[in-house]
Amino acid sequence: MNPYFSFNNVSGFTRSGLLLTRAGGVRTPAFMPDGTRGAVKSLTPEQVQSTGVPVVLANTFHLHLEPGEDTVASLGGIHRFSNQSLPILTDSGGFQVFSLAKIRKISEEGVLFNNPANGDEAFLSPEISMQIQLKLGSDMMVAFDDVTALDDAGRARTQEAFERTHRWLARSLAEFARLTKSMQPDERPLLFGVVQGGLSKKLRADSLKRVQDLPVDGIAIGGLSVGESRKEMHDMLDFLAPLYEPNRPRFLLGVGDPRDLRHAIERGIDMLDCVLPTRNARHGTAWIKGDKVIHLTNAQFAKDPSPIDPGCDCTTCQSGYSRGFLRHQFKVSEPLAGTLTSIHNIRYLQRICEEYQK
RNA sequence: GUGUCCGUAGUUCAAUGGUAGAACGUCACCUUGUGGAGGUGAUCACGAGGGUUCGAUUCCCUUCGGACACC
Repeated sequence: MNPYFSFNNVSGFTRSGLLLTRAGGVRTPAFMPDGTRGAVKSLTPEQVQSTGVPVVLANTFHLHLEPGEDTVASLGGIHRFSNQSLPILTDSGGFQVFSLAKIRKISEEGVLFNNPANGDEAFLSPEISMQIQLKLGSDMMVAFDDVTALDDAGRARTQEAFERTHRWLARSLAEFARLTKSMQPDERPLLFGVVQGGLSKKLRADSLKRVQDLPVDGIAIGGLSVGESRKEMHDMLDFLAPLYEPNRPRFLLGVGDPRDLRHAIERGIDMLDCVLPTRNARHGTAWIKGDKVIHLTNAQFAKDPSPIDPGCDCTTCQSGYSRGFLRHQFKVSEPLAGTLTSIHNIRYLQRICEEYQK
């Protein structure tokens, strides 16, 4: 039994559950939009909530660099700071160090890198990441991992990153325990450990076992959707599906294409986050019925009076915004276009999740 | 009315006696633990007519259009 997570088996590996966090319950499967800097780009908290998503992400890396966790804490913590009452999950910063920053040096202690905004030297480690996330006021935290790309250079480092991720997980867990030891069970945040191992089934199975052997609250699958093919990612999800122990939620990091979302949920994944619905929205691409994509900037929509997706119940489609209007707003670079399309895309993924909730 | 200069892509500009490039725009595509970022590909032009020449966007003439100066 897990006091924080209960679930029903739906069919095959698919399951539908309820995760209890100190900020409220989370129905799963759950898609969680990324609110990197404390806000889902271009959306108010109310607009985010209108999509029905149960959790919003925030980012350790970004909030640490600007405005800093002390500032967030002094403004009442992440919920009050961002005016968001939904449960908030913070990423560890591990992925951003790898994807955004110029890494100066990866050592056993941590990662030395340059702040991409101003070049300042900065340093993150498992302990520091835990401290930042707790200080931000996160409801669900992620252990600081060592991520590699799945291009040729990255694959050469898979084994090393795998080893280090587990050593860092032990340190994350120890620091987390130290920081939360005086908290009651219902007032402490939850901690997810990260599985790595690239595209090696042997390493993945080993990594999963090591993470599951530790008293983490949830299992995060990292290091996918980082440059490998769709088939490679799906094969790995297929491989992992029968290997999870049942009682903890499984969080697939960084996946948000509708096809991948379905594939993952049908392989036992409970939670996912991704920038795709919002980033794509800001660039004019929207999902419509059948997991198809339309480019709202296309000339063919200039005089199209229909909503993005006639069958959609999102506030954008229901309010009567036409494809023609949205195309115009995109062409003249009005942020409103990205806002309205983000609401639609997030709702699209949420509806997929709801299909599986029993 | 006279003189000078100028007409090249949708726009602003290049280059050249051997059929023309850029930027921006336009059109299409890519984006998976967010850089409101970035990238890829494509489309589009020598104002019109005549002459010289093997060959003219380039030189000459006419014409149309524009700018400036003079009157």
